[in-house]
Amino acid sequence: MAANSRLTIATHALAWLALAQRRGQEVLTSDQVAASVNTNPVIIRRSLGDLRRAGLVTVRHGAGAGWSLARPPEEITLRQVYDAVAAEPPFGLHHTEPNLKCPVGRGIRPALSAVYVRVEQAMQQELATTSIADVLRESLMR
Amino acid sequence: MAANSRLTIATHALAWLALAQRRGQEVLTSDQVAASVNTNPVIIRRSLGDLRRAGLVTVRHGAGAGWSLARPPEEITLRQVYDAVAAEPPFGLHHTEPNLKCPVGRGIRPALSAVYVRVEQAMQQELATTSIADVLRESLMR
DNA sequence: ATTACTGTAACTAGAATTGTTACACCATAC
DNA sequence: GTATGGTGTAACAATTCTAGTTACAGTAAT
Repeated sequence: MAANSRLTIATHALAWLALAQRRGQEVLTSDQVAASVNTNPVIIRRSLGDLRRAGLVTVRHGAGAGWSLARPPEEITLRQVYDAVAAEPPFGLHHTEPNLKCPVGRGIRPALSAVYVRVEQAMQQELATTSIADVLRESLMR
Repeated sequence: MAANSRLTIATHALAWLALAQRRGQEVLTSDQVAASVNTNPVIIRRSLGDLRRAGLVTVRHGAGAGWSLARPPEEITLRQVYDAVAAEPPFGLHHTEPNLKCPVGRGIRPALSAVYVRVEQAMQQELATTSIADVLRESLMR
């Protein structure tokens, strides 16, 4: 059960909120979102909690509580969602420190770190080209 | 122990092979590579095995055995290494099938798949811009 | 006050990665 | 041919991550 579906879950929740909003339902409970994603409401609350901390959704407490988008779906990009859910970066360095007596072992970590930073930036740039509105539109097309 | 260091380990091994080759040592054993990476020789044999299957290194068996680069380090890119070690893709879809009665649940998987394909392509394009020779040069600079 | 839902802790289950031991197999050199 | 040194791989332990689940205190509308 170890594939990273956090970005998927969060994006699904946001798209569903966007559609509900368009249909005039201004808030959804975690139960209602969980029914579409087909998972446990706690998973949704955790995910929406990340998005709330990033300012992408708002929550209402008390009776009649629930979640809404904090801004129009056109202005929420998957890059913002990616940053909000803070999944692990795709590549990690050595678990144990390499042999510093070896010239490669000494210099490879900063060298690879620089590469990995560029790779993550490339990912983020690509994610920035797609909005929740785009995802919703593509989803409804199928 | 769950961060993905496969690309790091493989790249380190290749850079070390490249340097050894430059110094006139045409083959290295998995023990010698493991001494620089500071890990178990079996990890290195597994990693170099992946690279061998991808045609990036060659192996010699029997007495005097060991590993060599199959081509010049300038012609081995990190994209080839990434493809060879076949780590998990950065994003996964839902673990459980979404609710197909929901319009979002019905269409979101193909919509997100298309996004994730583009993201992985962006990653691969960026990885293709760096060769083992580049990594070795950067490492020796530090 | 009641009510309905959020926020979060605590725990289980499953999977992936790394590390480790062990050993069969192989090709080279003598 | 035989000894030798290293590969290839299976099997297993330890660690860590994700997802899922239950439970319950906190909170704000009505």
